[in-house]
Amino acid sequence: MIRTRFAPSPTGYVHIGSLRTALFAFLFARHNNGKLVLRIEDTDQNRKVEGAVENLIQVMRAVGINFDEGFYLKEDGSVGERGEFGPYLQSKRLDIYHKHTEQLIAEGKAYYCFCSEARLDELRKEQTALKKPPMYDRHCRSLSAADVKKNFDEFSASGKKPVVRFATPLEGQTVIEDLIYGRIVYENKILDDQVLLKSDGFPTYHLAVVVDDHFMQISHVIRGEEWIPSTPKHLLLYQAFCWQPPKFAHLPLTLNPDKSKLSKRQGDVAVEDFLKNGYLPEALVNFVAFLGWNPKTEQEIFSMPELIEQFDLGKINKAAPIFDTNKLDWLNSHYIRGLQPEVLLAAAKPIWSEKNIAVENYPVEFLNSILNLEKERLKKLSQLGEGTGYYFNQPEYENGLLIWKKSDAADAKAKLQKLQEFFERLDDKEFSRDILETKLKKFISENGFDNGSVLWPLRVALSGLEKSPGPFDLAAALYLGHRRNGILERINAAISKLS
RNA sequence: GGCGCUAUCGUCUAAUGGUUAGGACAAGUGGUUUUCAUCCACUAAAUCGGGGUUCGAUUCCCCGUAGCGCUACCA
Repeated sequence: MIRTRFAPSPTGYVHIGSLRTALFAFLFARHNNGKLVLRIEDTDQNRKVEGAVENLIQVMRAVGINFDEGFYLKEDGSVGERGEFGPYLQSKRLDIYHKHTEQLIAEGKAYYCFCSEARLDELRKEQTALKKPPMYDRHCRSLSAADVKKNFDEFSASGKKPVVRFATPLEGQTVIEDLIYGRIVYENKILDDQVLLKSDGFPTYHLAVVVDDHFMQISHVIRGEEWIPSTPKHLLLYQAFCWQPPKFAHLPLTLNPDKSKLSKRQGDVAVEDFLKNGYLPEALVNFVAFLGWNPKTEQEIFSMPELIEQFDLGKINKAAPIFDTNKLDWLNSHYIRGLQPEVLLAAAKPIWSEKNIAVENYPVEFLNSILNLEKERLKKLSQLGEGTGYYFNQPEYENGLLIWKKSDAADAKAKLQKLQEFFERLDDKEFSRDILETKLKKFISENGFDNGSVLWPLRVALSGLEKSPGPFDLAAALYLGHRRNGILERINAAISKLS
């Protein structure tokens, strides 16, 4: 049975890098008909953020990542917990960690360390000054039973608690067989005597991750590359407990455009911000999946089911990709074009309302036809808020804009007057895009006009903009919202602007 | 400083012990077009450096360089 997990710290927003780790774990689990567990690693009490778990699950769900076990979102929107290996919150598993450190201590595989922070700092300073690797000097590793007791008494007198350190083997090697990076060998002698249990009674990541992955029966650990150097410590812990370790797959990190580790400092990395700014979940997932993974074919567009179908850990490459949103924009506009009208409309309504457009006063066909025109031109949904106002309100005309470059004001005015007659004579049934185009073109050629000298002023009269959809599209759309009069009013206003 | 990982167009990447080193995004040019967008065509753009192995290396090996990660009672 394949069981993997996503195990974030509840530190607030969801980082793009976390999304990628979660996505790869999710794809791996689904591809193999395995289970994906969501465990929360809140062993650092200083970094906890209220509501982070709820936010995390919501964001994950929005992009289509669901968890089989651990935390999930209930019908009523609150956070629930399910699964037979809980609790899935590390701060609720303290007794398990304590029990296991005690076992290690009893077996001589871990020991109490009474060294003060000041002593440790001093030690590190000395070592750095001598250009030696900063490492605990194992001062407490060989304390006699009597010394341990004496220290304990002193500590309890002042209300302090010792930490517990792992007694790392002094020789030999530890070998990682990574599913992505291959074989990596570490000399045990360079490994520090890692703290397992902190003085506040909480475990460190190293202890908690090993104990939890074991008891939650995790078969594959998929996590970021930054964990490679601690993996030998984890492997040694599995050994100390006489447990079978899971398989490891370390993912290359995602980088900023300047090649530093992807961070909040350099622009958006919060998934919720991308969502809020009009990026579609499908685009985000497609894009993030391609950061380090590639199907080895020329297919670029992938739906979640296709990703699940084709995902393969072996196709992840080892070099760290740069998070560059150029291609994300392209993917996003691709997915926007494919959006179902109802979905697009539902997304557009709040954006328009925010711009004080009374959406409910207009027929749905009108709104849909606007969206149908605009969706071809969007990189992000949020752009709907900018530059669609003219569909609803009479535009203002900038000086000279109504005049085609190869023409003059008098000509523009004359053409608009002719157009006025044209629209007055037009049958109501003829206000559809294709008929309008045929009729207008016929009108132009019968009068011996230039296309531009008629169509440019018309388009500007309808939109008030230098750049917009074409006049046939615009007239057909405006008819749905403002009828013939609306179109005539705009042409009239344009004529008076030219007078 | 120590340990580790990585290295193909600007970016995401493909490929191979022998290829004109392929695709996509972005860029540029041209075409379509009333404008913008779309669309179409085209152009420019890469194997980090040095050794070795080999008939032949971008591919395998070593060294160097660079970047990144780790080096906490953070995760």
